[in-house]
Amino acid sequence: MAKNYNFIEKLRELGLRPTKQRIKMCEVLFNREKTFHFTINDLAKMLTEKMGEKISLATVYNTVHAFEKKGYLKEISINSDKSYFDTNTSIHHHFYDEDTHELIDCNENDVNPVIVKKNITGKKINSVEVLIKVASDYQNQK
Amino acid sequence: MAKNYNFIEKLRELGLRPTKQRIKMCEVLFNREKTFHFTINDLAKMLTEKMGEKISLATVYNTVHAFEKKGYLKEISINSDKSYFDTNTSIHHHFYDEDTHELIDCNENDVNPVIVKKNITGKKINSVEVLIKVASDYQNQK
DNA sequence: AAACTACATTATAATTATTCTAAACTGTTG
DNA sequence: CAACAGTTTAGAATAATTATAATGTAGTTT
Repeated sequence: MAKNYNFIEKLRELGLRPTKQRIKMCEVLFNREKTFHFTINDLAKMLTEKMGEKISLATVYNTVHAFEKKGYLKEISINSDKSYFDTNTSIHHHFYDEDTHELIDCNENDVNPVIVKKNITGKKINSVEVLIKVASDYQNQK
Repeated sequence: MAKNYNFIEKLRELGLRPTKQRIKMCEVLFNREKTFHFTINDLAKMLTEKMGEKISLATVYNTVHAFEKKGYLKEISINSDKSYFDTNTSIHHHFYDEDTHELIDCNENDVNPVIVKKNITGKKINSVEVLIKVASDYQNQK
């Protein structure tokens, strides 16, 4: 979504009613320079703060999934008890800090392009994602 | 773990008492030619069948995590409501079939080696995993 | 082999993330 | 502004996983 305040228009274009919850979510998610990684809980907390009133968790789930379906958010494959989402929907890879449970984008040039030479017959490749798990040097045991 | 029936010895070497539940788990998991992908539930079901008596879910969780800590199982990074494990603990990548929710190993040569050129400072790379999500050609929308 | 001890297993309760439900609410259209 | 369809909401329901506390068992000591 664009770097402006016309989220009402944007939402309409997506066929989503511009409710105040959704507009606030757009502001929090898409009014940024850098890409943003979050869990539903992170986001719900931020929203409740920024709005000064509580937003229902169910709404956050609904809206995040709506944005995902429309292609404005991407879910990231990590094996965690929670789901992580990313405002950067382009193809890119991630570092996952096992100490802090933080996600960090790989820069384009940090990882050479991944070449898949052979695919499963009859299937189409939807995505190719690299996850690089890192941790402090002096904490070797998981 | 090796392709033999000496799981009692193996377990002792790991510092794990060879209980009948653990021995059965070894037989189910490690008496295979091909690598094996599973969720806790899959495994619990198989075990209950093979043993003719019920095995507690808690035991399956405990033991799977014990094996993982010892390096005989690997958890695979997929964002799913369940955790997937793999008896192949070497570095290798996966296809994930979004239709069937099945995991399939990549062969060594199916994917070119992933080169990480720049890492986060102060951190050590623990793993680099590629996940290739595939689906039927005629079912494009997730 | 009886007794002891530390670790394992178990059923069940607790916890956590996520989805469902049904009622109340609110954009939108006419 | 009335009516409708889509939204939000609190709370219930579900599902995966972890914690608990009692009972059981492997391994060691006697």
